[in-house]
This record gives sequence, structure tokens and C-alpha cells, in this order.
Amino acid sequence: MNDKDSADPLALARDEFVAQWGAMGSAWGINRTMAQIHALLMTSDAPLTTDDVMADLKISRGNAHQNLRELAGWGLVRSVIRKGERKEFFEAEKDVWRMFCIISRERKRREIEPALKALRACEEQTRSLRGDKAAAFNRQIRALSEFVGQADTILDRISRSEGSSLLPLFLKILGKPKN
Amino acid sequence: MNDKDSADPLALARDEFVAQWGAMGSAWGINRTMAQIHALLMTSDAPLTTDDVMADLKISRGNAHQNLRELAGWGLVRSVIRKGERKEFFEAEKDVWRMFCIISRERKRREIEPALKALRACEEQTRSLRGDKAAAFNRQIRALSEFVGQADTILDRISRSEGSSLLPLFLKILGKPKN
DNA sequence: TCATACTTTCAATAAATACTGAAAGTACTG
DNA sequence: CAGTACTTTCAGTATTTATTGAAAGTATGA
Repeated sequence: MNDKDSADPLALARDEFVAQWGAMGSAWGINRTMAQIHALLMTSDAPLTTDDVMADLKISRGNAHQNLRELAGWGLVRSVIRKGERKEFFEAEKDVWRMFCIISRERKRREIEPALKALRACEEQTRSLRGDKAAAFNRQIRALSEFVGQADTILDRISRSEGSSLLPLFLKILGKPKN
Repeated sequence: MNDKDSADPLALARDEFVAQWGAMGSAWGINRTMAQIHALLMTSDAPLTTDDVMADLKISRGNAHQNLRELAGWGLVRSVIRKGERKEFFEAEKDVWRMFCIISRERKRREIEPALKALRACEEQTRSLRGDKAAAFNRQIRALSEFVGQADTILDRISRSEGSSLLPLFLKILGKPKN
């Protein structure tokens, strides 16, 4: 039997998931292929090689390689070496909460922190300017940078926290909406 | 004096902010120009016309028009008509918390909900399949869809909540990290 | 040391996305 | 109704981003 029988409902569902995860990724600024590889590894019972990924997604070696490295750079995927095997295997972090923490930490580090730094510099540069326009501008930038700063801190603390019990806690705090 | 004197520190800071907001937007899957127009309007003391935006960002009419419409579609910008003026003016929502709520709601609606629907369909399609692999796949998809579902609910409740007092509350709950 | 198995790089190319500008459309105004 | 002011559309073009594939690089082991 073919490893990827097109009548196999599991394979079909998995393909669907891979496609969906890819689409979701690209909506959030993540390369589609990278997200697809991630989806593939997340739902694989065993680590895969570059060639497995190439074959499954029908992509080139360079592409598979580059995106696997990038996923490893994020910490979402790690490489596994098997005794007696020369090939490199890759496996994904499967725990959803840990995945979330990794993604939060990395986006924070790569995108939020530099933006926040720039916002704060911008605030500082306009703090002591005279005139209504300058004051209004400074106020707006300050509001933004305070907000981004708080969000950054919250993300940081959530992603450092131990269990995945925070989500239920937040749900409880927020309660049911009135309408 | 030129309206945009390149020695004017306010204008410089604003340009810097526009550029930074544009870069941040594109990292998060938002068209750079759209984010720049948003930044421009957020820090404008008066509503602007399409021509103002074109002039400030040095972009074409079509581009300015299209992105202003899209921002209006998000609800981040609204059009203003002035008595005796035939031109259409645009102003941005300036309240940072409300901005956050709008963005949350829209991204939830446009990206999270469809993904969640697909995840749940995928879970359902594999729920009763036999075999270890199918069971493991189904478990993983279920974990993901539950997580995304909870996040979705939290985002929903936050963005429906009244004040902007939630962030400080969360900060308090999360407390100081141990390390 | 050579042959083999595998990984990495990167210039060329393809695909996706964003932008332009001019023409067509619409709505005021006198 | 004609002229003007403004808005909208969209085919063509430019830019950016992703992908390929082949060549170069590296490690293994006979």
C-alpha cells in the first residue's frame, strides 16, 4: 500500500490540516511553507528527514532545508540523530502550551522588543518639544508605547509561567459576557 | 515654512514612527502601506484627505485610496465629511485600547474563526478512525483546537470588555516572575 | 585516501503581492 | 444641463518574497 493513499481518510485529514495551518501562518506573517512543515512534524508519530518533508509537501531540497533550519531557530523543531543513521531527523514540539510559549517569546524578542525600543526613542525625542501638536503627538506615542510595553510584559510572564492552567484561569476571571 | 521641514524634529520623529509602525505591521501580516497610513492618521491632529496621505507618504492615488478603504473596513479609520467641503476626510481611532479591541475582533473574525472551524472539522473527521496513528493525530488536533478555541474566547471577552483596566489586572495576577 | 551519503549554499527563476496612473464613474454646483 | 471636483477601478508594472536545483561543502567509514 502506498504510504499516502489518497483514499486514506487520515492522510486526507492531515493534508487538510497542513494546508490550513499554512494558510493561518501566512495570515500572521509566517512563511507558508514553514508553517506547513511545522504542521507536518506536529502530526507525525516519528521524526522525519529532509527527504520525507520534500516528498510529502512536494518541495525542493533547498526549500525544505531552509525552512527546517528556521523552525529549529525558533525552537519549534529539534533535530534528532539516530544511532547508526547518517541522516538528520527532525521532530516538533508537540505540547500546545509549550508551542505557544515558544512562539510568544520569539515574536516578543524579534518584533515587539525592537518596535518598543523605537517607540520609546520616539517618545523621548518629542518629550520636551514645545507646541500643541508636539504635545499631542508625544501623548499618543506614550499611550502606544505604554500599551505595547504592558502587553510585552504580560506575554513575557505568561510564557515563563509553568503550567497551561492560565487559560482556564483567564476564562474564569473574564466570566461570561453579558450579551 | 514648508509644511514638512526636514529640520523639524517633530516631523522627523513622526516619519520615524510611521516607518516603524509600517515595519511592525508587515511582520504581522499587514500591508506596510496600510500600517503607515494608520500611523499617519493616528498621529494627525486633524483628519486628512486622500491627497494629504498621497503627499505625505509619496504614494499614488490608487494606493492611498485602496488602503484607506481597507482601514475603514477594519473600523480603524472613519471618514469625515465637513460642511461646505466636497473632499472626504479620514480620521483614525486614537484610543489605544479601542484600537486593540478592534484589531482583536477583526483578526478573530477573519483568521481565527475560519481556522478553528477547519480544525474542528478535521478533528471530527478523524475522531472515529481506528489505529494508533489516527488516535494520536486526533489527540493532537483536539489539543490544538481546544487551545485555539480558548484563546479565541479570551480574545472575544477581552475585546468586549469595557475599560482598559484589564491589562493592569492581568499584570497583577501574573505577578513578578521568580527569576 | 577515496567513495559515498548527506548537508548547505546561493544565483537564477518563479510566484505572490503591492503600486501606479490614467480612464471611467459619480456627485455636486451654478 | 455642463462643468468641475472628487472617487473608484483596474490592467499593467514594479517590487518583494519564496523556491528551485545544481554545485560546493562536510562528515563517515571502508
